[in-house]
This record gives sequence, structure tokens and C-alpha cells, in this order.
Amino acid sequence: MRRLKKRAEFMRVARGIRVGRSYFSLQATAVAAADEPGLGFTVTKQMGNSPERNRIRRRLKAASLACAVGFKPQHDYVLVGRRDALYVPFDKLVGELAGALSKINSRMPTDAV
RNA sequence: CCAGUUGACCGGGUGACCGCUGCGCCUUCGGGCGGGGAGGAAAGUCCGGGCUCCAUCGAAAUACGGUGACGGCUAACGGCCGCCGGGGGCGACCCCAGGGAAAGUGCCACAGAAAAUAUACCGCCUGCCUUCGGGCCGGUAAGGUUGAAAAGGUGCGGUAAGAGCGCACCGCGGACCCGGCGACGGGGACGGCAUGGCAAACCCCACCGGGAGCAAGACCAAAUAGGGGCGGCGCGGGGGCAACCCCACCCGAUUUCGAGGGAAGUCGUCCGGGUUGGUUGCAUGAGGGUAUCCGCAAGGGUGCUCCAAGAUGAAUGGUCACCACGUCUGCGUCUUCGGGCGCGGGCCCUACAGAACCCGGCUUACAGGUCAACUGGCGAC
RNA sequence: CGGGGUGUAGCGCAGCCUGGUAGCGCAUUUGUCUGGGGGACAAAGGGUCGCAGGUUCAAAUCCUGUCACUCCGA
Repeated sequence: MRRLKKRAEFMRVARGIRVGRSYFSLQATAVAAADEPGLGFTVTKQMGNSPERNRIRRRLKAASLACAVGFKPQHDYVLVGRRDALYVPFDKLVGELAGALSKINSRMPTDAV
């Protein structure tokens, strides 16, 4: 799994399609040049102070590792954390992420490259 | 036992599975193994330094900013320790920007006669006048009124009425003496009531401060044309055959002096091009622990010993189980009726909070808990 | 990393420098004008001056600490 780091990559994914959940928001777009899927995290300052932001990002990271098969190659994903991701039980977070992934992959246009 | 004060400290533990980071070793270059991996505040960024650059940063003055009893500690500080003075508390103890108001300027609302060179509204008193209501000249400040604050206080004498006018006590100033390194404390001849408050008002005095900050700075790689236009100031003068010397100009808030440097231009503005990587700085330091000596203490000397995170869309974790702690509750038991102990169940399954060049402080946040010393009260002996 | 600004009535702002009375506009309530609404006029109510200390006789104002929001530069 490739980690998104540049601002330009986040801006490109933000122009793609989007699926919202109460614990996070998932954005995705198709990228032709990449063989393995790319994943980035966004937790804004309004979600809390820095230990809470770190914990949201780490829990989302662990949840995305649990359902890694949902991330398709030649696609970039961005997880935007929400504050409820701090307290929700972990298996529920994984289930929501798997559902969001299947929904966003089905809505992805197959010829869009 | 209850209430409290001060200081110091901890701030989850164990196991399993799955991960991250950098170090060492191995490697079939896929990776594997071993050991390391957040804090007391890492926070706020309020002070002080180290370090780096500004070519170089020395002295004095001005401006600006900061600090403010005294003695010490410290690399330094606005920090800390001790002590003095003032205030609070029954006490342990706590709090204080705590220099100067006879250097000058200013302010003190409303009320009040008067708010600072004292003054005289109601009053009191002598004298004169009177239409008997009072009025005028003068003396006086005891009493009244206002206010946060009223020009020493109380008593006696004194007087026309009064007044430090005189005396006693208290307060105030105070030569000088004694104690202390000092701030200051104790005594006090004598003076004769004088300097009301505000400087976190302007200000004066003393002391301190060159500026910017690790995105500082250095190197490598890649790319590029390290480019062009406009404007300002310069590229000067004298001596000497020459090297060079002197004068003038410019050099980081301003001025002057000194030292050194610049003229291979520099500054401002506009247009255009390339990059958005890596290494270093970067973790051995005013470092921690311990023993001993000096010091009331802050702290310092010496010996021994230890090496303890290094990320960069930013690692140091995620999940589960058990235990401990806490809290709520049921039953049993004991009770000095506050509660304690044992067993079971539920909840939280932890507070504040995440290193970003590094140190010394300050300030602020913090569930719960531990220890020590001391104070007040109650009870028993 | 460095440097500013703001916080006052439900909303938007004065007042702060130079300390003594907290005010303006819109909004709210009531009344009058109108057959009613709108509108106009008149009156009224409403503020721990972000929070905590300190200086002062007296603090929205001065000083210190702190919290929140916001802007600028690198």
C-alpha cells in the first residue's frame, strides 16, 4: 500500500467521488500510473487536540489494514476522520469501512482512467 | 480520629495477535533476527542562555524596551535560596512590581467652605452701627457639614474667643550612639508640628539589552540563460617611478569615535526561467545517578558510575483478555454509627496531554493515589 | 518560528489612550395613528464589559496571568 503525502495528491482525490459515514468520510479516484493502491489520511484541527488527532488517524490506519482487500489497484483513497472514530468499537469501525469501500468501488466508473 | 499547611513522588501492570520507526548483524536483496523508542508538564511560547548567520560587534551617547528592598546562588535570568520591611491567618504558614512624591509637571469625579502657595459657608468673639430682624470692620479655627482622604491626637492650662500659644503623654522628624556585610533594628540630645494620596500618571534615578532565528547555517544531486529592463547612489581626488600612503564616500534603529572592510559594484522595483529531492546541523550535554566534603539553604568541589527517542502527511502504536486501583450496588459480619472487613455483580476500563535544534526557569492543565515534616482541635492513658 | 488585532445588550459596533455617568443603530415588548397589515411616532425592558488576580478611595478603562477567535510575515 502506497501512502499519499503530497498536497497535490490529496487535492486530486478530493475531486473524485465521496462516501460519507458517521465516523469518517471516504474519498477515492482512479490513478492510471500506480500499480498498488494509494491511501492518505486527513484529520483536521477541529477534531481535537493532537493526541486525539493521532489516535483517530491510528485507529483508521489499523481499520484499513484489517480490510486491505477492499482497496483496488490503480486507485487512490483518502480517509477523512471524524471525532466519533475515537470512541466507536473497533469491529464496528472495520465493518463501516468495508461497507464504504464496497459502495465506493461499485460507484467507480470502470472506464475512468 | 477530624480539619489543615508545606515539600517530594507515582500517574497503570501482564500476556497474545497484527503493525511503525531508526540502530547493529545477516541476507537468496523479497526480507529475517536482536536490542531501543514521549512528558511532568513534551503544552503556552512568557523570560534567560548555548549554537548559527548577518564580512567584523569594540566604546560612548540618544531613542526604544525591560527590571527595581538587601545579601547570596547561577552560564544567565524577570529564576531560586536566605534575610529585612509591610499585610493576612488562632497556628503551621501564605501573599507583596517593595527605588524616588522637599527635581519638575499633572490628577484627586460627586459632595463639601476648602482637595494642597491652605481656606472661611454655618459658627465663636472684641468693637461700631441698628429700623432690634440684623448689618459692617477685624480676630479665630475649638465645634458643625461633605468625602476614600480635611493640614498631628487626647487632657490640662491659657484666652475676649481661640490657636503647639505653653505643658504632660502618644505620634512625627531627628544630630549622634550601639548591633548587623547590608536592607534594617534598638536607644536618642534636640526640634516644634513641618513633607495628604496617586509614579501598574508623565517623569527622575540605578542596572540590563546589536539584529535575526535550525525554514538559522553548510554540503551534494537535479534543473537553468544562475538572465534581462528601468531608476537611484557609486566606480572619486591628492602624493609617489612603483608597491603603496593620505583625504572623501558607503558599511544592518540613529549619532560620534575606534577597528576592519567595500568599489570583481550595490540598493530598490518590474519581467522571465529552474527546483519543491537527499545528507548534515542532530543528540555526550551548563547531562543523569550515587558516595563524601563545604554551606542554614539555593548551590558548589571531588571520586565512582551510566549513555537514555530522533520522526519529517511527521514513528514511539491498534485490538482483545486478565489483574490492580477507583466508583456504584447486593448479601453477610463487626461498629466508637462516621464507617471498616469478606464475597458477588455492573461501570470506567482512565486525568492533563504527543518530542520537532538543545538546555535553565516561569506560567497554566491534571482522574486517582503514595510518602515525609509540621499546625490546630477532640478523645484515651 | 516570528509579529499584530479582537472579546462590551439577541446582532453589529462606540466608550479604554486621558480611571468616577456604560452608550448608538437594528432587533424585542407595550401604547398611539390605520378597518387590518406594513410603516411612522412615543415609551420601556435587556449588559458577570471573556475569565482570575493586583494597583487605586474608585477599574470596561491601568498592570500581570490565562482562555477563545482572527490576521500578517517566513
